[in-house]
Amino acid sequence: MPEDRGRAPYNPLEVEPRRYREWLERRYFYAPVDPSRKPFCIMMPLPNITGELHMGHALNHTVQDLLTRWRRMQGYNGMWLPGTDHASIAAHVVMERELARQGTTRFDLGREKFLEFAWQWREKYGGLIYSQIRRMGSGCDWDRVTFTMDPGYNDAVIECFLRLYQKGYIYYGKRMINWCPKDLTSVSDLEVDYQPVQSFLWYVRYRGADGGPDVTIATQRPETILADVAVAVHPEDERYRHLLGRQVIVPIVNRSVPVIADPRVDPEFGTGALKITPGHDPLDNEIGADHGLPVLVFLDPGGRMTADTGPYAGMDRFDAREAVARDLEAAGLIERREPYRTNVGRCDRCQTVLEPYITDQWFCRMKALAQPATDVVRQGNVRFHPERWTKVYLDWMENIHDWNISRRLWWGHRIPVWHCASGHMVAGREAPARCPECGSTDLRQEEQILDTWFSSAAWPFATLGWPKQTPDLAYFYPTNVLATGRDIIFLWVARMIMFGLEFTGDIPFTDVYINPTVLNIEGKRMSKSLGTGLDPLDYVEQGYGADALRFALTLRCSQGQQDLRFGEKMLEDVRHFNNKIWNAARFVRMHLTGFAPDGERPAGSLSLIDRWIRSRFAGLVRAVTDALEAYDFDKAARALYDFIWSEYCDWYLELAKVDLYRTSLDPARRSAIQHTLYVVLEGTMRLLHPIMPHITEEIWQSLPHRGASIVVAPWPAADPRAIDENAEAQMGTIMAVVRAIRSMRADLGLAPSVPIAPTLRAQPAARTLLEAHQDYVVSLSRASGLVVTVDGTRSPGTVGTVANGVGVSVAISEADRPRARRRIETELHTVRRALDRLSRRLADPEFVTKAPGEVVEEERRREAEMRARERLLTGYLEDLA
RNA sequence: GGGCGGUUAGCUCAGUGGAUAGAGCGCAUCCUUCACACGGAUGAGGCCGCAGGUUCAAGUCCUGCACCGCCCA
Repeated sequence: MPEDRGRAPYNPLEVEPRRYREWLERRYFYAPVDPSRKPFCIMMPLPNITGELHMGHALNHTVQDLLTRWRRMQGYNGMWLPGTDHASIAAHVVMERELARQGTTRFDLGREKFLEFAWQWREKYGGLIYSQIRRMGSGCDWDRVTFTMDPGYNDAVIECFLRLYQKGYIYYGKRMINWCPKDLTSVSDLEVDYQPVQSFLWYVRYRGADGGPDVTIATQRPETILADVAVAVHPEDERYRHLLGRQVIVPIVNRSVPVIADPRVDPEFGTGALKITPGHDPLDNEIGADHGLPVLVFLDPGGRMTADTGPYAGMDRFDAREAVARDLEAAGLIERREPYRTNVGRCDRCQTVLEPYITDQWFCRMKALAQPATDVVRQGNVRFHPERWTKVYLDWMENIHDWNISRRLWWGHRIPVWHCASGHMVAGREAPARCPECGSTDLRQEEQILDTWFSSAAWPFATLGWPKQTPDLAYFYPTNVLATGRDIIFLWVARMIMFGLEFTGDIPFTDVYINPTVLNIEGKRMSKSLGTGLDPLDYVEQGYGADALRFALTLRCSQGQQDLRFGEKMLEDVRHFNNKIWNAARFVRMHLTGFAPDGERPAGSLSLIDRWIRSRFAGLVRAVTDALEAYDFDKAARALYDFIWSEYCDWYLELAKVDLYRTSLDPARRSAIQHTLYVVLEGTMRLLHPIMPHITEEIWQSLPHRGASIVVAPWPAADPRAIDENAEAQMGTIMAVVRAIRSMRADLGLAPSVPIAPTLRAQPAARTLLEAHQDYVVSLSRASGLVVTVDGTRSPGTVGTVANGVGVSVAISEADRPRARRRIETELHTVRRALDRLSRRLADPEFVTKAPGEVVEEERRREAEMRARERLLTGYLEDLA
């Protein structure tokens, strides 16, 4: 139980780990199949096994956790499945770096030893991210934690491959792909990171063969000249018509090659003549294939010049570029060199410049898979939030390319295909004894593994036991929400939908929530390599706590923006907020002695202030629930912040004190206040719990409660009967009057020690209200007394203002009169300006006839109100004369 | 080249076509009284990026432009 004496601020570092441990011990996050309850399931977009939690995860996990916790409180069987991805390339990068430090390579070790090393490495470091996830308060179902290379999951991935293979969707052959000369593997189009670089365009002259005309080409890569097999021009390019059918001499290698015509040549680029290098450029490769040209290759897989390149043999490709350019220059074949800005594709894992390269590769045909996955989104069976991402998804799906699914790495799912010596292939779970086609027993398994994204595409169902028809699969699938970042729409979301439909016949999830990208406060992307990455756990352990980080992120998690700028200041704000809540709870506890809640209803009858805050609370329940339904997490957080601070603390607690500190308080009245203090705070803690689980649990446990934990407490029901518009209007008047008195006091420089006894002039209904509640007004405005009188009376020597139609005036000294006059005149000026605008609008026949009746009515009402205000203010001004 | 998002107070951001455009932080003035100084009260501070248009009415809808950022080719 928290200590109610002393001034210690709320300490999340003590509370959070203790509460989280307790939740785990009580297994609140374990969700067994339970047909009596509807499931609510989220599959965590699996973080990288090599990774550490970054600010993007903190936001993404906060969203998933708050959704799961909220739905669980609503009565759903909430299940949030955690796990990690083996991340072939990223893991290779890290592990091979480690091997290099030990002075060895994976090739020295060999496949088997390397995999042993990899599993050990995974044992050692693979758990770090899980403890980080737990520290954030994430209520994952840890009994279901999955790793993509677990045996069961592995079986599912292999099953996916085999089914696609049998359907003929998978093909194998020499293809040009994006090759990383450092990681020695292909990477898919989506893993290419294009960056602008300042480079050069070399204009190189190719001499005509047999004394024919020369031609000048422009190239960014002079070294590729070594593998040129043609020069191509646009068929309608008049400049080069005379060259068609002739031969030109490729410099340095002195090879005679044809000049061909192809419509894919851009006549605007360079000279309009394009050298064709089918072995090293995707477009050239296509053109070459169509023209039946040979494919020459001058690079080895490591990006070095091959042995047959003469003086360049063994050179790195970039050194070779310089060398070739120098030699061309020496031969007098460079016409000019101009600066050129271009985009270079780099490996998004190691930042090495990628090379278009031809190797044996496995591809998956996408057209047939994409069609149903496009339909389910277009038909609204899978919905994106914010909705605008639908178009991004559909555009990509409609222009989908076949997917290069093989990687020349070892850490991952090895392709289950065996090649026989005669070149036949057989796919299966086990190594076949002999080739079914030729009977050969000389079989070797394919060396390559599957793209990591291939395995994660099966995540939503492979985690539930597929291909076995398990109870988990039947119960939780299709899942409900996939929450992720926009950079992953194609890599994951699209492929999960395609795989889900292909393998289970059903969508993997009904809703896709795309959270904003977390940027630093300057609006820059966070990156570890640039040193701009922020570690969420640093902030948590610095004393802000996980709750504060979660709330700060949620408060800015809006669907309107695609980025979220994070700064430490935000955490300070939330720390103050938490301290506020903490102290409000302490206050409530102090006044709850001798109180035992007895059902929904208080023992005594509710007074105005109780009805008011209960009505406001009913509105809050509605607002928070609606916001969560709509994925407007910022609105939910903001509604809670404003209610707790600006309504419950600033007003209700202060008003309640007026009653609680009365010398003689009717026990029934005390009980009604206690009940209100309690139910509103307790209910608010439940509403806040999904965003800030720890502090709300700590407070909830310190109050009277039913049930073992707020984690499994019911979500507050919106009670329409509690909405009390009358109470809200009446409190609006009281609050406006209090503010008016405070404002006058401050404006006129009347110190709190100067006693004032304001006079309120009001119409009968407001007069009755203010008379009945004058104690509240006196106390909250720090007045010494109050006179409530009828509208229309005069009191010379006072300064006044108007609040909700009530005239509020205070007697002032002779010396303060000029200042007081100025104050009234300023207010009168704004009133008259508003009045002017209103009467002009109401005099406009266009407005009166065309605007909706209620709008015109409202403007009339305002005009009347302004007139009354003007009259009162004029009266005050005359009283001062 | 195509698409998307943003541009509102010094900063970070809210703002269903209809009041005098809001919040938090920051700033100024005042207040240590009994939940909280990680607090309370009161203020100052805005050509709502620019230019057109639609409308009785535009921060909000349409068109164009500028700048910042992201994605695709």
